Amino acid sequence: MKVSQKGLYALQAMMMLARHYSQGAIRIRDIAYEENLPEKFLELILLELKNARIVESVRGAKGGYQLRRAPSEIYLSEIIRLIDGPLAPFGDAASLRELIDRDLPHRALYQVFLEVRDAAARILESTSLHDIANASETSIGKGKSRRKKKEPQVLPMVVHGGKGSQNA
Amino acid sequence: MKVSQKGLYALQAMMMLARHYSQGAIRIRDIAYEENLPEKFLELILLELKNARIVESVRGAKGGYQLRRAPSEIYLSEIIRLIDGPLAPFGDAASLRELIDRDLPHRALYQVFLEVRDAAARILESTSLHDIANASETSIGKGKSRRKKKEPQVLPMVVHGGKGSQNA
DNA sequence: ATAAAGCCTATTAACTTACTCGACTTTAAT
DNA sequence: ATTAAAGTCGAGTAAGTTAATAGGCTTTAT
Repeated sequence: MKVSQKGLYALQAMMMLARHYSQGAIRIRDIAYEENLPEKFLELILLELKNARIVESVRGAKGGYQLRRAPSEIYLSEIIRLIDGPLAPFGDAASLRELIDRDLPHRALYQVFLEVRDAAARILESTSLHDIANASETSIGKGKSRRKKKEPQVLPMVVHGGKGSQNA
Repeated sequence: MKVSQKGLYALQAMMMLARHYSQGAIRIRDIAYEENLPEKFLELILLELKNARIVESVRGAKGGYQLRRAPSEIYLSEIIRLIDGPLAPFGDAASLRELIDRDLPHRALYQVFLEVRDAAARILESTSLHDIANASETSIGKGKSRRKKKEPQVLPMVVHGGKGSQNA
């Protein structure tokens, strides 16, 4: 799996939108400026993210982009898969499983590839924008806990961003 | 991290040489034939592997290629790093650590990248050609045990590579 | 000598990457 | 209704990478 420059831009833009979540639509220009990204290129990236229904746009004057879901509900895996393709180091999970079944001489190699992809998927499918959007946060990936999936939003009220309290 | 077609060819060729280990030098043509690889392209790949001292060549008539170390001493990480570069999904481990230190707004993202690279490294640095060379072997990555590092080559004789024996 | 090998440099077509350009459409504000 | 501020979208492009191929050179067993 490879994250391209474009993929990095996408992740940065999404982190920015996560930081400004519930501040309404943010202009491309402002995202580009704050994250130091090439504006026209970013435009294409946001379009892709919009078509994938991860962000939404507001057109016309006072328009811009915003996340369609809470930052805690958007996983890095989604963004990376969209922009850079499958997480496997070669092919994708499905084709690897095929090869494991059909290409007997090399099945052990493909199994290793699948293990690597599973390891990456475990990390990227359990890390959300919320987890990484504010650097000051609870250390991340250092000490102890970490790794949860959803935290079924116990609050009955809106609060719109039931962040995600990990701290067993 | 991405394994290219070239990288896959390299791994296949190395698996083939592992299967024929201690049968002396094998001609490029025979490797290409047995593994169904483009011969001239394979030649380039083997040259790189030779310059990296993973294989050695015997020139002239009756020449060919052979592994320079036992298959159990050659890890997939070496081959992949040589042909396809660092295991990290973006940049390499060193530059990621730099970014984690210096790019505060994005450090959590780079930390995730580093986690992914560490996970890949754990797998690829502990899987040797011996582990995958013979498909019929002890299942690999399925059931239970797996993951060992060296198997200290019980023979008291040379063993040629006194690297560093860990085996608590 | 000669044939069988690997060595090595160059070339290439196709593709990918990281962009930019500019015309078009939608919408808020006047 | 006009205008200016936005996103939309199709094209284009320079540079780089990938997956090869070609062919002459060198080494070595016989």
